[in-house]
Amino acid sequence: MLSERQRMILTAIVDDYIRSAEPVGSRSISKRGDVSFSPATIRNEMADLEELGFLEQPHTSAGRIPSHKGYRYYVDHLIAPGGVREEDIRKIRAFFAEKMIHWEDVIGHAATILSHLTNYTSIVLGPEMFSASLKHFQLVPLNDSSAVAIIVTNTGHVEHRTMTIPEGIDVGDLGKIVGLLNDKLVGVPFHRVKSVLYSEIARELGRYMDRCEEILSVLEQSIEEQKDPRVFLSGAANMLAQPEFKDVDKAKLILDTLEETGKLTQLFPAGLGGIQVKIGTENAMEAINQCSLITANYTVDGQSLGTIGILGPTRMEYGKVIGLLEFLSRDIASMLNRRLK
Amino acid sequence: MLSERQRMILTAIVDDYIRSAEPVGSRSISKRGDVSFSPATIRNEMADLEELGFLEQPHTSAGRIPSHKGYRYYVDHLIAPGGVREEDIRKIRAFFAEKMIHWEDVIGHAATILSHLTNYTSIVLGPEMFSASLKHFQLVPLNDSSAVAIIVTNTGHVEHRTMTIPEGIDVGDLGKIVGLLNDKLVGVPFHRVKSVLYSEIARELGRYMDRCEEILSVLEQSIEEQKDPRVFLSGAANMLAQPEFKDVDKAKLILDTLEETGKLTQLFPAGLGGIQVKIGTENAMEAINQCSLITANYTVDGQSLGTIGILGPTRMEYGKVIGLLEFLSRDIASMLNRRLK
DNA sequence: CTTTAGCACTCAACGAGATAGAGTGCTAAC
DNA sequence: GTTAGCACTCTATCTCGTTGAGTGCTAAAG
Repeated sequence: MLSERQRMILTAIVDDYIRSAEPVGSRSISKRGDVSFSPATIRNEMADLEELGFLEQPHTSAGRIPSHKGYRYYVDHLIAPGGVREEDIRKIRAFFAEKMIHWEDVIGHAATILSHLTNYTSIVLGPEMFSASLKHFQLVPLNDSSAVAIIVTNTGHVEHRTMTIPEGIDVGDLGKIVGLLNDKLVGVPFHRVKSVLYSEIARELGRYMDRCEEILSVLEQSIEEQKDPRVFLSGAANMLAQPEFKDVDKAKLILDTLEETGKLTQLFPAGLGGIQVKIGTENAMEAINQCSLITANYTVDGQSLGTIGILGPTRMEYGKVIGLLEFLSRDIASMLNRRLK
Repeated sequence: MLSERQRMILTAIVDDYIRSAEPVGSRSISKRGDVSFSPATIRNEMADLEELGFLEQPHTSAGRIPSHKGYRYYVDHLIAPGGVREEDIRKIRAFFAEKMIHWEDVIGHAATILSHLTNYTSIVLGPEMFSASLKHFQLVPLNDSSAVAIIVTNTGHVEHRTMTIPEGIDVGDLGKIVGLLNDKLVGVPFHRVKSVLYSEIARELGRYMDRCEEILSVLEQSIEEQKDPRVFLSGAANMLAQPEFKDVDKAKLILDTLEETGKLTQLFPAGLGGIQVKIGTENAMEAINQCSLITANYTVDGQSLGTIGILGPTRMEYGKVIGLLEFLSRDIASMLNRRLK
């Protein structure tokens, strides 16, 4: 579709614009070593590329900037595979060498290091726990009327909440119920817990059933809650360093959006593996239509657990970020894997 | 020290400046109903107030703005007690009506509602757990080599971490050790756990001791970790709405600082009860020398648990914020109290 | 037919005055 | 003690010419 020369010129323009954030003129491209044509020739090609929709002109007498279509073509066809700098690898290793106590630490650290290395904003979704299974369920009474319910998964994740102990149940009954729940539910994957709860267990509990509802519903809710993955955000303030957001109002729009972490999950394409790049208006939320989001899944045993992502301006260092995400997603996976051994 | 009229004028200037963010002139004050003197008279008083250090002039032909000293005097002597608007109370009640599962939810919700109601940034420190006591300790084995250690406090807080099971200890031994730890430690306040661990328990464990170190140190670390209270931040982007931070670089400085939540604790004055107001350079961190921080402790049974705070520009609605913090700190306290019943 | 030099043209960005207006301090009258 | 009047100061804003980067077109060169 595009001639070799056009591809070279488009690459040069996108690269230059990513570096400088300023419209790129024919002369400055001609002066680069890699495209040895006169400015006039390049101007002609640029006019063609603009007609094809790959470039845009802010105003008549300015240089060109890539359009969304231009970025898309750049990402799909022109980008260099992009390795990770030795130095960055060392920083990552060093950062992850700190001892980490929960998986939350691993994911949180990943978000931090990502934003530091890229100077963009990182958004990381915690592991999808829905495919995990129940390892242990327990009630720890705090006093006469309340207790802490604790759920441990086979992945070492712990979920807990405080509940009120139903009237008319003594400690012995409580123990029996908990014992029964453990007998029946340990090893059962979360997505099946609910049905087991209402078929087998409801029958066994029999006359206790009405008074146990509180307990069962606590268990049910805890599991339900795991559906929404936890969101880790880091480097939101990095947005302010981008010249495109030097206008505070634009910046505020984005930062306000980022603060509602709950809504960020909808930005992430579900179920697709590998690296995903969403450019500008391809993103689901209007507030970040001036941004690009690059995401990568981290997987353990071929099963996708969660997603790490980088949000930056459409004028983003795609090559570098993609390389970094590829590297880090593998690293996180192996780190989480080691913890579950 | 100041005449009644000077106090009135200072109040008017601070109030006006808080509303408008623009230097206040003599004429605009004269036009207000509450100070019925001519602009000339007010100008004379303003000159005096400037000489005394309560006001500043950005340049010769501009109005006056309050100095740090002016704000300080305003906060200490001029401010109205400041109730909470009916509407805000209703919003708070509505917001807290949602069911909240962990204390983290309560505190997190408090941070959110605070930033929404004030349009400033809220910083909330989670309950100080160091004075809590141990309620329950447990190990849940995940597989042959690793287990989850779970610690429950008498306040319903749950702390957990994954650990490696030491070689050469079988399940039975593990059970005995955990049993012993529970016998000896349940009810012991955290700040005494360490000494009990190394006096009584070390003796009892005797020959097991060397192989238990892993377990003991996990317990110790978990308790140690509670020293640093968790930090909840909300509405950081609200800073961008303030005219004093329309310059992106200034804004970035502050937001970068806020992102390092760990360091924020040092902003909070330790141990002082009631409402604290830190104006401008009174704050410990240089990055927020243009900001004021208002904090309030929330207490249960007279014991300070944690702190809620609002960070805004020095030109901040002190009266409103102080009222709100007073109200909300009591509300949080009672809410947490009810949960522990 | 492709490439390039040359040239007139366009348009944002920048800086220099000029102007307006808000606010002051001082003086003299009330 | 208070206030009207007035000259003065200083910023913010506007206009307007200038500058310079970059373009598109044409015609010559390869």
